[in-house]
Amino acid sequence: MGRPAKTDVAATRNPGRTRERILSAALKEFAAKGFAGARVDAIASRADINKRMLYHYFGDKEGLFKAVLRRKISERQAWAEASSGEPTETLPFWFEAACKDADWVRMLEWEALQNSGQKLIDDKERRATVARGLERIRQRQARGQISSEFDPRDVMLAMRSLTWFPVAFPQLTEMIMGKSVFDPKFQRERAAFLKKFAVAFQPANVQRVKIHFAK
Amino acid sequence: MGRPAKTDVAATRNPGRTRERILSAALKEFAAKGFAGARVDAIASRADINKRMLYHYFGDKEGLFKAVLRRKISERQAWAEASSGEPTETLPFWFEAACKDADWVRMLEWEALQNSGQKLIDDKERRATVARGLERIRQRQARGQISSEFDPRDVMLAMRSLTWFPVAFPQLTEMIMGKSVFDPKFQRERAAFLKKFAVAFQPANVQRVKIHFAK
DNA sequence: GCTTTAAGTAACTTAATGGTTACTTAATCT
DNA sequence: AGATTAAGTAACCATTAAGTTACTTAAAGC
Repeated sequence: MGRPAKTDVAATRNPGRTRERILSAALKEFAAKGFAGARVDAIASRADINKRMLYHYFGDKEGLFKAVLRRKISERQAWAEASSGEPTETLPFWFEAACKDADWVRMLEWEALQNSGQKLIDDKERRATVARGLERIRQRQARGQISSEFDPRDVMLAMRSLTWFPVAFPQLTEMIMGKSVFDPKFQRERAAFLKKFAVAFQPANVQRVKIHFAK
Repeated sequence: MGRPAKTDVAATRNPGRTRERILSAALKEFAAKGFAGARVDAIASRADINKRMLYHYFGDKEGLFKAVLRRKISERQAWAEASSGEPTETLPFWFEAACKDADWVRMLEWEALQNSGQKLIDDKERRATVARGLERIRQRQARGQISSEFDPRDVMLAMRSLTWFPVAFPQLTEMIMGKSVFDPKFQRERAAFLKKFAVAFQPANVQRVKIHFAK
């Protein structure tokens, strides 16, 4: 029961590079097809590595999926801190970020659909990031940039909704807007709308000033 | 190559009922697991019909998926017409509708993730429904219920975003709000927020009146 | 330099799963 | 009433795809 096993091994080895190749190929495959739809063989050939290595590094398909998510999460985490200021700035900013990294939105969408109430990957870290985000909103409320009429959590959810929905539902967006989400023209126009609409989050007196300026 | 085929056929036949059972079982399975994740055998046993019937009526798995979507679309279509009036009423209304029919939101979410720019199922009818929705928004703008500052399409997309996002991303919602999307308490509170927030869509003078009343 | 460890390869196995074959029988049509 | 059609059943099959086995060889440790 011996196997042939005469090999044309790649001249040099490079565990780091192999791991990296697998992860980035897996992100593409999972973002495109989801967990159930993704094919391990497709990931392997996309990464141009032997399928066996994938099991070597990540145990199984699910382990790989989790690793991909985890990596993206930590990547985004650092990124998330980089925003502050007026809603008229942050809304377009987050919208553009979602457009640029649609794979990230899609990964969370797959997560949303797959997961039925179990514990999430990196739950703790993610909650901590959310908590820091809420804190920043509170600060902006204190500074008068955001209305104190609203619960910070409501504000965060509303902002996420407005900025991510078009990327999460590109087919509905295209139907409503008549343009692809990835059309630069749509992105510019939507950013402009969000900038205008963002006054909804500001305190009433600031709103009135803005409205008077505008007229 | 004969098969045994001694059968315990159900006493009565009922094509309509069988079709219906398959469709409703398939909706549950597809909404829960998506196209790739759904199992034809699971649908058959859930519907308590022979798997063969599923192929008899719908050709193949994809045909069944399309049939399920199509059915839900026409169901929702009629429903969609039933809304009009102030944004302070429609936003909570649509949010509650999304919560009640999470399967529908999930189906569109699966569609969003699967579909990469190909033609959609029932594309024409859906666009027509969107067009009618936009027309209703224009009417409300004319009546002064919605600000004419905004493009109706921007308004529709923003409203969809605000009302559907929590159902589409329950895990993020739970992280931000600390409550499950399906917790009645969350639903009440969110409806209240949306009602308050809806003034953002109203004309500036109406907003000012509301703000003065509130204070 | 020699041993051990870990990266790498190719072929293989096995369970799951979409779809089919071959048949039976209730309902419908003429 | 007899023929035809369509609903229904059970067993089967082919393929796909996750995961393994059995091996090779480059690099790290001593």
